[in-house]
Amino acid sequence: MKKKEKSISELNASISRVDEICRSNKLGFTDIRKLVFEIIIKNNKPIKAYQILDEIRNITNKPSHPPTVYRAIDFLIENGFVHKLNSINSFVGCFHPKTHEECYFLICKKCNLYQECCDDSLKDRISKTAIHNNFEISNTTLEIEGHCLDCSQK
Amino acid sequence: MKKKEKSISELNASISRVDEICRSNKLGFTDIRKLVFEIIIKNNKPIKAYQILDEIRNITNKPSHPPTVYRAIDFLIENGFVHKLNSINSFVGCFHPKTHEECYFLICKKCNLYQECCDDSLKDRISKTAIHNNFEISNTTLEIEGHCLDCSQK
DNA sequence: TTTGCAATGTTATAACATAACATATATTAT
DNA sequence: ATAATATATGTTATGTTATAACATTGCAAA
Repeated sequence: MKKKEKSISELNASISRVDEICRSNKLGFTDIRKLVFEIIIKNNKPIKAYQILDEIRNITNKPSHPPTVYRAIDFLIENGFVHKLNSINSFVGCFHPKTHEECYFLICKKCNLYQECCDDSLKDRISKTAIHNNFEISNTTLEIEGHCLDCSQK
Repeated sequence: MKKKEKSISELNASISRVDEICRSNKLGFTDIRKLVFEIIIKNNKPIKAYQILDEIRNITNKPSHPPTVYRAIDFLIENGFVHKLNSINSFVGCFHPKTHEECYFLICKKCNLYQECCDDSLKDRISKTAIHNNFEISNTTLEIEGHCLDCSQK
């Protein structure tokens, strides 16, 4: 699990990467979108929309409203920079955007840390299941909740 | 996909099965819980909590409130008679309660029908992924959205 | 028969998310 | 440069999903 906070350089690298992808794809990585992305990836744990909103208000000292956050989140999700964890209504940053479509997660219920677990073998198995059922996948939600090593030892 | 509505006898069988399980496990399968279960399994498609509430009001002609529905749903989920689809905030009946812990789903975005797809091979693959990450699973959400055969041919 | 417990009723509100429309900012075509 | 267009944001209001908290009921064990 991601026990340590991301280092400043890791965070900056992640932001630069997204910045780059946006530039080359002519996507507007605006101030708000960047701010929301930063808040999400700096948080280290899944973060909720209204927590993001609070942070924005704290940081900017200006009135800010839910649609601002949700619009930014929509943009970030559409472009694969952020994922939503449906089982806990929370959002997490993606540290390898555009390298795969689907993202699978392990979420520790105790410490709230999460980990991406996007094995090809898992992806293949899911594909096979879909094919076997004549089903055409558009998106997959795989969220495994439980306890990480540290928390299950306690 | 479950194209056809369940027959009356299938539904009755499902209700009897749950009734039986409750009896042998000393669980109170009360009128409300039974009603909510029936509404869910008769619906054929994933159903939302407030839709269930509306149905209850129609059927009973009495005032009824959200906690009534959510409590019944909680009971049904706890005992594996119903599953929640986190990706669409909806509930579906389980047609083989107690035969497995986890349940995976294919959900058609067009016709809204769903199918359970609880392959052992998929389960194994998920287990292996967890083990590989030193992770102890308590529950898994696997919801595959897309289009079923019929809908992708249109 | 009262005490305890599980279930339900009821009110209120918390938590999550979007519709709709106004305004501003950037881009493009003229 | 300027109008026209598209994109993004601000703002108000409201829709949707879910739970807290406490009162009441009904049944079962002591």
